[in-house]
Amino acid sequence: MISVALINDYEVVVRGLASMLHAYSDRIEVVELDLNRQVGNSVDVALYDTFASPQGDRDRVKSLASNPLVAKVVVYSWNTDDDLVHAALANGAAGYISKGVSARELTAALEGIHEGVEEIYATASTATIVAGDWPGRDEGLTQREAEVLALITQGLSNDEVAEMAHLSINSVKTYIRSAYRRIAVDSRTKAVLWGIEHGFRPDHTRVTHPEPDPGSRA
Amino acid sequence: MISVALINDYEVVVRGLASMLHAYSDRIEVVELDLNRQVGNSVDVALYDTFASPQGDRDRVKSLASNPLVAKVVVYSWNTDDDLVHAALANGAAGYISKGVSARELTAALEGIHEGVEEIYATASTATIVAGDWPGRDEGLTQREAEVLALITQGLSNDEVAEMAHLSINSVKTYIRSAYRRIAVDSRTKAVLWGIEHGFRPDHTRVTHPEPDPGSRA
DNA sequence: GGAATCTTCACCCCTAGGGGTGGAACGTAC
DNA sequence: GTACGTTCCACCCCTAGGGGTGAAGATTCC
Repeated sequence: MISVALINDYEVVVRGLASMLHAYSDRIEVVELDLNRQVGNSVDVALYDTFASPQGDRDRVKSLASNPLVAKVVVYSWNTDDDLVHAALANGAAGYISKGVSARELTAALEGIHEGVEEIYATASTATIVAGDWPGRDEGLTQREAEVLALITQGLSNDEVAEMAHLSINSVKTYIRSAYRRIAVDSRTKAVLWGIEHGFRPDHTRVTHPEPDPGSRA
Repeated sequence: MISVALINDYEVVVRGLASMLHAYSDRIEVVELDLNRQVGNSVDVALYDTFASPQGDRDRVKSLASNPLVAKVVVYSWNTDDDLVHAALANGAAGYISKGVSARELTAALEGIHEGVEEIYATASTATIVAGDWPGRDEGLTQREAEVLALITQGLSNDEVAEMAHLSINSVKTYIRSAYRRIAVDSRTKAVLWGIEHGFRPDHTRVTHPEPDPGSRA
């Protein structure tokens, strides 16, 4: 039985992961981790889901890896580029798991990593199991559509989204187009307003680029 | 002593008006009016502030005029075009007052209208008294900048803002430019996010154009 | 096997939006 | 009288964003 803390800014993502792992609750105990205070119960693994976060977020991985309450950090992401994996490991992650794996494989991988066997599960499959959860899922958004929408709801331009998600600008535009069609909006502003009303607000606003005005939170 | 209900979707605007009229509290009693329920105390005058609302909003004026709790409806606006004034009166308003008037004149006008003397106070002055309040005032936004920002925070395009505020597209762009400079943002999305965090959320989302998806609120 | 779906990307076209410049009228403060 | 701020508008320029089309690979379902 290992304890796992789920790390992501979107509550629904965390909830989706938790429910995914619930089937293996005899092997995985999902626990809370207070990142703002360095007190409390330690966890065996901090599972960091990169949804709508900078891929290869070295600061986040580093921060988690150096948190005394966290024994091991595992990155959970769609992006399995070698450089991203290596960067995460270089920054202290003990493992890197593709979102393409099943819940059973995820559980096994977490156990393996916990036991000190560094493993990287990077399957090439893209739509193996529709598990987990993400904002807008109930409204029919695919994971990628949701992620791109979440990033524009953070205020990012298409170029910034492309960079952050490691996608081509053309892919970003494609996802924007399809996402807008699904939620029946025709402008970015309306999409952002929709997002805010539908769980696309991160719990913690991460500063991924310099704030021009230190006095305001945007 | 007449009772006046202040009508606007932005709490800070209502609060600003209330404080403006406070100086005349021996003549004006500001009261609450529950528009969703047709029960409660009636008011002598419903003072409808058009900030970030469609100018000449016939439906709103009509609705207020037909509310059995409201004796008289008065429109309070920067726009004093003849056609707007006539439209408001045709829709049941008993008066139309320019925002350019002083609090004293406003009070006198409300009393005159209440007593059955239909009056339209439309002064040409544009910056007589900096009274009242509006979202973003503390952050240095002028009234017009705030109004335009409020409208884009409702999801309107520049063309729609121009139409709603009875301004030229060029004026709208000018206000957008200056507003962005003041709040230190460089994109619409960031401006909208800023607006949401700074009181630019209307209490009641008014449907000013058809919703494409009846199942969602955007 | 074919259709549907998701992910990813390319390319074309056009305008909505944002940056700039300038100007006029009015009111207020020094 | 001058300077400044607010409101309002014009015009120039350019690209960010959004609409379209097409294609390929993988997986699942009928």
